[in-house]
Amino acid sequence: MKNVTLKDVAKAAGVSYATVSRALSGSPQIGRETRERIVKLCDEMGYTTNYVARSMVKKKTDLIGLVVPSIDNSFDAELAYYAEMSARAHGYNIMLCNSGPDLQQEKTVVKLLLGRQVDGILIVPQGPQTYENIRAYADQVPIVFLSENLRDQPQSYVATDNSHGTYIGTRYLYELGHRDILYFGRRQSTTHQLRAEGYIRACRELGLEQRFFNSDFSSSSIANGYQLARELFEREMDYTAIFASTDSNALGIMKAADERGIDIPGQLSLIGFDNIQMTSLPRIELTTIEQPKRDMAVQAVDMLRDKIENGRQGYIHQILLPSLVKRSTCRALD
Amino acid sequence: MKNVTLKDVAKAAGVSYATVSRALSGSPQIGRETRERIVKLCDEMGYTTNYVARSMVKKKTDLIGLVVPSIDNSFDAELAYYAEMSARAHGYNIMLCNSGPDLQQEKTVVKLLLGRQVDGILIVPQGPQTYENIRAYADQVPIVFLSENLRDQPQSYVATDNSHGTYIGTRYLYELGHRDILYFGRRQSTTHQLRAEGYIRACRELGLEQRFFNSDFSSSSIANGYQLARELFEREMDYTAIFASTDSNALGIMKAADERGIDIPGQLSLIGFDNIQMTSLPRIELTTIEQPKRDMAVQAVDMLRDKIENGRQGYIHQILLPSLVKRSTCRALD
DNA sequence: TTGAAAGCGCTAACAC
DNA sequence: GTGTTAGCGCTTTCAA
Repeated sequence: MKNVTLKDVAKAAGVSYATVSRALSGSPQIGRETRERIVKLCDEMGYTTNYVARSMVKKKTDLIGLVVPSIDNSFDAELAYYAEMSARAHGYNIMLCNSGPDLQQEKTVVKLLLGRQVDGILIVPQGPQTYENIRAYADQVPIVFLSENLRDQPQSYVATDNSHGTYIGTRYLYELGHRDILYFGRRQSTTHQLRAEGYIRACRELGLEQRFFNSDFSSSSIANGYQLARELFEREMDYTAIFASTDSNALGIMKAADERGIDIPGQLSLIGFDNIQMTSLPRIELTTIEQPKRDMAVQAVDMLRDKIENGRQGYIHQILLPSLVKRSTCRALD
Repeated sequence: MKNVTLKDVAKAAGVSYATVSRALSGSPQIGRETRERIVKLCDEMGYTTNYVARSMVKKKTDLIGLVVPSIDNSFDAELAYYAEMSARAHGYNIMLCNSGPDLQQEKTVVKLLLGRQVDGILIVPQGPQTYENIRAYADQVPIVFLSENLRDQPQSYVATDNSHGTYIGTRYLYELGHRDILYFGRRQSTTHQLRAEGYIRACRELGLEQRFFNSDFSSSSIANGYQLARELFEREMDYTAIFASTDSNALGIMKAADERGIDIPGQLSLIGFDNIQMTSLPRIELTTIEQPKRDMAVQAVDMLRDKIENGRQGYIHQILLPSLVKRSTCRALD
């Protein structure tokens, strides 16, 4: 298992090991034939550059720390997929950390990543407190926040125009003839406040009454959506459509509606937000608002690279446009 | 952004930097009060150990390379989640790489990980050729294969008892009264051969006729299951149940059946394999065979640690037992 | 108990 | 063009 080092190759080639280093790094300061001979020899001897040694002297690891609440979550996983592919295409590798359920762990992994000397950190916040939680490290390493809208915090982030998403979704429902649209979901984080705002704005423009159903202690899980929807359906149904603030909640609503014998979209139209993979499944076919996950990940990586490689100071708020994905859970009223 | 180093702390403390190192590493060779004073100082100065320097001298990075076909795939993502949590609990970090669609990329990322000096590699193979594909690196670094059954290849791996899975699934269908069970899926990889074998064995014991429907060029995607199922449903339906070799295929079959107006489980019972997250969704509720993903990931990490930390030679084949998850797509025949 | 110093494998500045 | 050499920040002998 002993690794071949530069020295070994140098000895075999009868040159100094600096020469080997030059040959490999494509330095112009070296003879053509020497280079070819050495490159060939390295190949034969199975030499591979030791990145940790290189990182040591270059003071750059070409490592990006990726922090997500839980990679076992299709939204995070999609972002991670594109981020890794894009990072690797630019010579970076990804160090993955789940920030878990509590803020403590989120802080811990960020610290850990710092010790690992990552060149930058890409973080999908756990929630609204994340910014405060890791603020102390923000000036120790380039950081880009991903997916959570931090409004005008002095930090770089890439997010979807959440407000616009609910705005176009609400208008779509209106065009289908709906006049009583219930907004279902929490509003604690900035992201969720913005989603609610888009709905409110559309209602104002359209002259619709605003109706909310939510709990301060709710989470964006299917189970939670289901529980809340069960409560909701106990009451009189004085609306024809529900705008769920997340797809997961929408899925929970769907389950509760099915149990209750409420036909979607026959008696009730339903629209979600995020366009997670599950929504396109047969039998689900949930109409929703797409967050451009690929673009978000790629742009976040680009933004981080810009900070790392060009030392870009200050911050950028990159807001991408969401789009409506029409499927089968919304119907036109006569 | 300048980092505080051991030297800085040493200077501030008026001791040599070896002493600081000792204080931090919990060496017994140091005075109690000196240690306390130094630890406190490190804290105040915001010192964090530089892992790359440490890795350099210790010749150990505490890094595990995790290679998955695509993290944007709930099966891989679940494994990754548990692997990362477990690894971190033992002081390791995860370097994540998607091995993408082709073998070339898989090989590339393994080489890359080697250059990064990872202590070990956990790999979820792309397919049956993976073993050959990366065999050359198997003696350069500890490797554990995850999820794919390599039968008796001389490599360590953790997999589900695939044959047992289809065996119990087939028996379950039999108990429900089904006598004509169609096996739907590919059989190229060892894993898939084993799944087919379990079905065959159950059929023999139970005196059932074996029926197969598959294509050599099939993949385990929903789209592919759907396409194949459309062809299948063109023919006469002389079976009452389908055993799909993967959940994704089962989901595709479900879609094709819905389109064709075939009622599941009314006219046709359906069972899948893997128990991916999607199967538990409302309206889907697919009966399936669970692969114990959490155990698989945790045990794979343990196995890798054993190789890394104890220099365990040879190989182990760890086979975990799958279990039946009864949901709503199988019905009892009268 | 503490300090001095070697060295991990590499890059880059400086000679020649 | 190529060789020599000084570190990068740390751990770990070896001395004291």
